[in-house]
Amino acid sequence: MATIRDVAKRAGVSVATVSRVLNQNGYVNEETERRVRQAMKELNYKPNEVARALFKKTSKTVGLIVPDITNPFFPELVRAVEDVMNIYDYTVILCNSDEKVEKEREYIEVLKQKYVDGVILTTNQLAPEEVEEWDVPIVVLDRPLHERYPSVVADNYEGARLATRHLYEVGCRRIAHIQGPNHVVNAMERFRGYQDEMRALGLGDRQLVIQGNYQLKQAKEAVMAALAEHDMDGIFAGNDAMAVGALKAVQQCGLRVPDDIAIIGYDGIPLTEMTTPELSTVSQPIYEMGAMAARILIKQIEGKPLEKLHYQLPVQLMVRQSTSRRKTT
Amino acid sequence: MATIRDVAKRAGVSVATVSRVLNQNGYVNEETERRVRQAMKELNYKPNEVARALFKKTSKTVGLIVPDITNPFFPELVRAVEDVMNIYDYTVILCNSDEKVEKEREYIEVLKQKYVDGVILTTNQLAPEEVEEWDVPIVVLDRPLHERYPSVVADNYEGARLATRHLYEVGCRRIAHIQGPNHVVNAMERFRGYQDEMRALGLGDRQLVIQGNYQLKQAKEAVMAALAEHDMDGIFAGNDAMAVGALKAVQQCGLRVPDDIAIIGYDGIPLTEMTTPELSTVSQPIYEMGAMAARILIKQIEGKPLEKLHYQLPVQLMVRQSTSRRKTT
DNA sequence: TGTCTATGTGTAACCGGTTACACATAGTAT
DNA sequence: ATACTATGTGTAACCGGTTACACATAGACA
Repeated sequence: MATIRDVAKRAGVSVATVSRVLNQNGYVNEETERRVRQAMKELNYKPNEVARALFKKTSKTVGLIVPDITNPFFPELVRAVEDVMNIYDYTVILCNSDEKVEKEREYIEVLKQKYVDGVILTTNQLAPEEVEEWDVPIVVLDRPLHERYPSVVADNYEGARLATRHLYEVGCRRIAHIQGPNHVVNAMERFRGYQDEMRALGLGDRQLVIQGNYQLKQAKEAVMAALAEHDMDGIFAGNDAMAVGALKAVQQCGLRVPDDIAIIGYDGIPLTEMTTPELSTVSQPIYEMGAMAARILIKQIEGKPLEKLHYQLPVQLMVRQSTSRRKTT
Repeated sequence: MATIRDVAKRAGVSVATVSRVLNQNGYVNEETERRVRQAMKELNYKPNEVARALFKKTSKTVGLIVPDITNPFFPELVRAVEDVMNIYDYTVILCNSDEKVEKEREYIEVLKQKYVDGVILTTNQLAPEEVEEWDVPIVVLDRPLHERYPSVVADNYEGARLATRHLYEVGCRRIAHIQGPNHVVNAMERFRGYQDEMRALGLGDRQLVIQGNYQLKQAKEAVMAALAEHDMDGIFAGNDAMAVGALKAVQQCGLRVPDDIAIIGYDGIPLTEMTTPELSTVSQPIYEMGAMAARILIKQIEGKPLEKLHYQLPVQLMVRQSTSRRKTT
């Protein structure tokens, strides 16, 4: 690979001049610039980003820490981040934390050593104090961390109320909620939305909460068990995977969806359109969330002011077959 | 951040000595080493990977180019690569190429400028000649590129024969194949497997090929159209997404799966266990493929010899509800 | 006693860029 | 004519590591 000195020699100028041409700063004579560009082309010169990073303390690279890319919620998010970063000539280092603080810390350490310009973080685990001393710009995605850090989340509370009300409106009166893990903030917000809406609908004392962990299998079993003991005609699952679990459980018990039990999920991952019946869900603007987080991070990196620190995006009720039945109200 | 010079000063030694301690090479007195380590701890010193990369021309970073992380085949693959790389202290830059040569080329260029130590490539588009001059170690994943480059693929041909034979064995005689895109090598191999097996079964003249593009929607429509014109009792889809499309089309036409038409997919993505009925499929060892590609890349980077250049992993027939019917043979 | 080798440490060049500073020239305002 | 400014270019230090080389010391061996 040719270096800047090779180019300088060939063009008969100093490295400083080549650097000026490269970075479009300082004064360079038109004719000189022409010669330099010619030399670059002839040598197929590409500046060494590592050398540049060393001096500038910036690497045109960002870190993206997600719990697990294998979780169907994240690929679209990751894709969005990558797309936006790509436009601005940033490169994305992907990290899977499995929600473990330890791994998160390690990754942050490595990312700092590699001079990443910023980090997008999806976590529940990290205590805000820990983040205090990282001098890298951070944007928190999907799950809020602390006031101080810019965040992009969807409106979990409203979404949950929307879903619960929707079940009510298609005639459900005994509406169960499959709750996500306790340590996950968005799961708790959705749970709160369910509770408040149930009360608002005058069904406060008919609440039925099934404990889930955001996984299909566990949800399926929990719903099987719940079906044996309780009467229900609607299920609001804390995420789509659990909604599929519920769907399977209900069908396996010989009940029909939506006629006997209506089901609605949460997230709006592609999977919801692939089941039979197709799943109603509360759709989060996943791509938009990722893209926005990326744009905010870039603004931070470039030192531009943010209009807002916390962005909450609206969610959308997607009515599909799993809740489409004659209203019995 | 403390630098190596800070550490040297604090420990009362030269930077060379600190570097020796850091890299465990050269002679260092035990007592000196103790002092240096002490100083490192006190200053919370972490070596700057960028400076190191500049001198060593290696960055403990690899590039991973996939067509689209949003395609459900890839998250698990990516996860596997990341897991293995993490063990060996490498970091992964994720790139989505959308199968476009242009994007692939750009990414490779950027990756080289960032001194990545190697690249794992999933592509059909790139001509082997283009790769010729890249001096970075490359491993080709899922789709073979050229003899010269190490590759990890699953046995598409055998898998396709397996799937076709399985449909035959559960009683199907008019077996259709939904073919993947023409430019994708593995789609062609699966197609070939279907053809050969059909002939071997004495059904050579009963072949029915439906053109798909690996997408659910398009496959669904193509199958709808095909159902109107042709008689069939089994469908072997070139991938799982198209199998779901077929499933939907068949159900929408009022036919039963598997009783009227049995369906089998290909890939073994998690989705296949989420449909009703659950989809039979030919399962590729996706995680293992990713992990193996990662291990091979590391061997290459470290200059260790490879036992083999081309690895072909076996696939596994997963019989589920969508092909479970009484045999009519 | 002289030579050789193993051990231990420091100096400074190097990786490939960026940029502060010095210096030169030409044009312009006074 | 003088001073000042805008333009144009080069030298060398710097970013934070690594390592070739020089040098010093001590013990072993002839």
